[in-house]
Amino acid sequence: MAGRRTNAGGRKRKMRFSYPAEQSVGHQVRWTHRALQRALEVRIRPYGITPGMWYFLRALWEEDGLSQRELSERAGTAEPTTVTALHAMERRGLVVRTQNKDDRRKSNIYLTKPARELRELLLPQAREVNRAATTGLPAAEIEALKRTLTKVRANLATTRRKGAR
Amino acid sequence: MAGRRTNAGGRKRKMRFSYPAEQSVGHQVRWTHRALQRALEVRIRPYGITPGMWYFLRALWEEDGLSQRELSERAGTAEPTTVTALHAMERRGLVVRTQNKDDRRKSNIYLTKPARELRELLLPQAREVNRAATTGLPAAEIEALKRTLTKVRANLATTRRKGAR
DNA sequence: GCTAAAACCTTTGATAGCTAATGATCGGCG
DNA sequence: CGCCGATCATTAGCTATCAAAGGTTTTAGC
Repeated sequence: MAGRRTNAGGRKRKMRFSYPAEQSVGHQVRWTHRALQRALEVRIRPYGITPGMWYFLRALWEEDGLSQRELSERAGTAEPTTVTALHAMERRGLVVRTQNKDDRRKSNIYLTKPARELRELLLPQAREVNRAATTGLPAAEIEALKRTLTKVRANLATTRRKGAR
Repeated sequence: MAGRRTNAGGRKRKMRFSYPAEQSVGHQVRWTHRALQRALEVRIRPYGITPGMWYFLRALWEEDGLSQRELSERAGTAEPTTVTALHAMERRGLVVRTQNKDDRRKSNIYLTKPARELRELLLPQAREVNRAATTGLPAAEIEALKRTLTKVRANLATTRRKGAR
């Protein structure tokens, strides 16, 4: 596959001789993220769940009735993203949104019964993705991976607070 | 921060007692990816480059005159993504698209002079992101991280080929 | 040499995500 | 009370991404 001459008639200019940073941590993380995302997607799609809904479902399975702000924090998304995801979930009958009686700025999001029942079907899918991803890796290596990734995030969080730009 | 009662008037149902998988490899990789993506974005934005253009610039700095198919492979994006990204880059005067004389199905993408000159400004930004991300990590730990991520990707690629469904 | 398959690019239509600006409500303080 | 700043949600407008389907050109097989 792909091996043929693909550029006859177009002059190429080879500027350097190797990929200097296809080996960078950034690239590694990016590609791994895509692979994981895709693996999750194919497993939840048969249940009519999109990746965009997944993290909100996770949060609500954990604690039902959260506000949109709280959901944004737990899912790690910006608030407009949360708004549109929740609308989609409402249309699909996964959640109901109720206005908070004590503070009418807030809404509380509750799972419907079918959405609660999806938990037992979907959490195993997530576990399966992680199992597949870590097959053949000793537990120590997985722990080391998580520890290192945590350090990387901490590094980026502090440079961000200091003088990025 | 964030510690106040935020749900007065909305009944919450605590369904389980802990985050069973906020510790999963999937979550770790997802959040790290976001942090890296964001760090890169703030550094290239001042030059008028969006993250969507970045990987194509990288590929073309490496080898100019690639076809769109080749660019898709190197950037790791689907072809429609490549089409729209290149149109945006053309509008910004970063690339010109020429029809291949020997094979009229193909187009070859060439960087403009300003885009070539951006290389010396932007590559240091990418290096800086990686440097920031790995500050304080011994080289052996970084190598281990990359090795493990590579294994994870390999795992996912094979389960994909087999019976994902 | 003709036709069918493959290769390449594009369009269409959908999801996901962000920043910035707007709207609505609440709370504190004078 | 009454206003003003903070808080919560939404809208507007943009970038990024993909799968599926379509159009054109080339290649391969007979």
